[in-house]
Amino acid sequence: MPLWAQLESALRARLDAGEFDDRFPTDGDLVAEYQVSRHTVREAIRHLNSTGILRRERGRGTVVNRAFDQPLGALYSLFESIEASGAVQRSRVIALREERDAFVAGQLELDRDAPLVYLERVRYADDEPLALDRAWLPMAVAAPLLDSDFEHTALYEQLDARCGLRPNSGWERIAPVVPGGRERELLQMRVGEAAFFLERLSSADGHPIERRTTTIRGDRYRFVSTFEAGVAPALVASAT
Amino acid sequence: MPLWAQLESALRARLDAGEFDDRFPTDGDLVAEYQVSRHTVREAIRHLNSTGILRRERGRGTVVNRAFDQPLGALYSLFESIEASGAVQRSRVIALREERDAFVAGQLELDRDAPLVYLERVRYADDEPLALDRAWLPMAVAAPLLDSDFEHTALYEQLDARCGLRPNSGWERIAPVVPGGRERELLQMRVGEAAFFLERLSSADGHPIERRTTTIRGDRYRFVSTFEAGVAPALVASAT
DNA sequence: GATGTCCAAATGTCCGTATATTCGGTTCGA
DNA sequence: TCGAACCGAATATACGGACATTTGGACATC
Repeated sequence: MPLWAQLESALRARLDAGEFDDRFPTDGDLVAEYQVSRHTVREAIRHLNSTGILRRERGRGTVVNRAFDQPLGALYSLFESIEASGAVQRSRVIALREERDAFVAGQLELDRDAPLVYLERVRYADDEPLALDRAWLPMAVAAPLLDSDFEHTALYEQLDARCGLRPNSGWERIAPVVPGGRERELLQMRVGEAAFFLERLSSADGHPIERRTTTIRGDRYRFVSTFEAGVAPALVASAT
Repeated sequence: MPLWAQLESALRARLDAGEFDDRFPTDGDLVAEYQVSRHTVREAIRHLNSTGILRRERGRGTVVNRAFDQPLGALYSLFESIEASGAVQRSRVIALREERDAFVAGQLELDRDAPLVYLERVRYADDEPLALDRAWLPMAVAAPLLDSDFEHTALYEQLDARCGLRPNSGWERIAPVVPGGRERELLQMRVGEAAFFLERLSSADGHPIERRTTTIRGDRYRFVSTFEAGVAPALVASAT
């Protein structure tokens, strides 16, 4: 294991323990403490930096990014874009309970009858329904969430605060659907109207911790991607 | 401007000119050529690397990622993923003619009554309809395409060969729809089934040259995005 | 012909040092 | 009291050199 990688995991451990909440050591401090060159320190911090845990500011120092360990991907960008548009976001909790589901358990790499925390919400932007959100998490790690108030706080916020988990990788899949029955009603959509169906499996440190499906009204939101030679295209949600 | 940034843009320019198609210089070569330290070279390459243009392999060297130079975006990745899956692709030309359309002309930054080349195709994968593809291009630059055989060649191929144009930037927008009437029939979809509606405007050197809409069957294809902290999420099409 | 060994090339890792730039606070003068 | 100038701290940029590790090919051996 390279020196910088050892240093990275050492710092990560201390970060997780909350050691540097007020102030992160400077390059020089770490050189002195770990007896390595500044170059090595910077290589370790560069990695911590790229994962979004740290933010370096020239002339000020290195600060810990507690709040902005951002849930990633198109779903996150959707809610972010609504936030940016100035619309007021609100959630209504439809269900928050224990559940068992063989398929979901499989995706979360659990036994098929393992207990799960199930959270179902309708999300509103400016009092208009925007999305129906269903999330399943392993009861083994997410049990504390059963007491949470998800009308006023975000899932990932609670997941971090109560369970100490921060998703940092995963995948999403987007399909077109025509919602029916209860789903269509909750979203106040017209019969035969199309919507996005977004599936997501997010993991923390390689272990899946959340299976989520989100049905998003298609009349108000789009996924946009700009592309340019030499730059990887990025998928971003936008309001129409 | 930092030295490494200058080096980065210099290398980028040479890459765009296609200079390193066969082999990218080694660290040592660049040190010798630009008279900077290896540290600076690596800083520049690190950035080129993070945008996905280059890939370094220990013991082998630095190689160019030409894939990113192709017509980009989700639409391209769709047909590429079908290709990769081994399915046989085929196109049936429904229409290839001159047309006028005020809205499209506006998007292409032309006069509202400017003549356009209009191409409409149904695309098949293994003899099953996959997508309905409509493209508009300015007659002023794309007139030679009216003689092309689009059953057996790709649009961008002809555009390059006959008009000398290669799209290198643009945007795409994805929405869910329920195709009706003729569209549904051509795609052999059931009534009330959902599909993707993909709009695209692509440009060459900043000038829009192609407006395209593609209706993609939703039952067979999905858009997938994997995400990881510190890495830009990439949108990729995949067959179900 | 298959296998093993060695070597050169290329990138990865690591150290030490020096200067530049930026930020925040302090000091000083009008 | 306010603004400008200054200063220390911290990161950014840049150079130099050295050794480690991996890859792929050349070569020899069985």
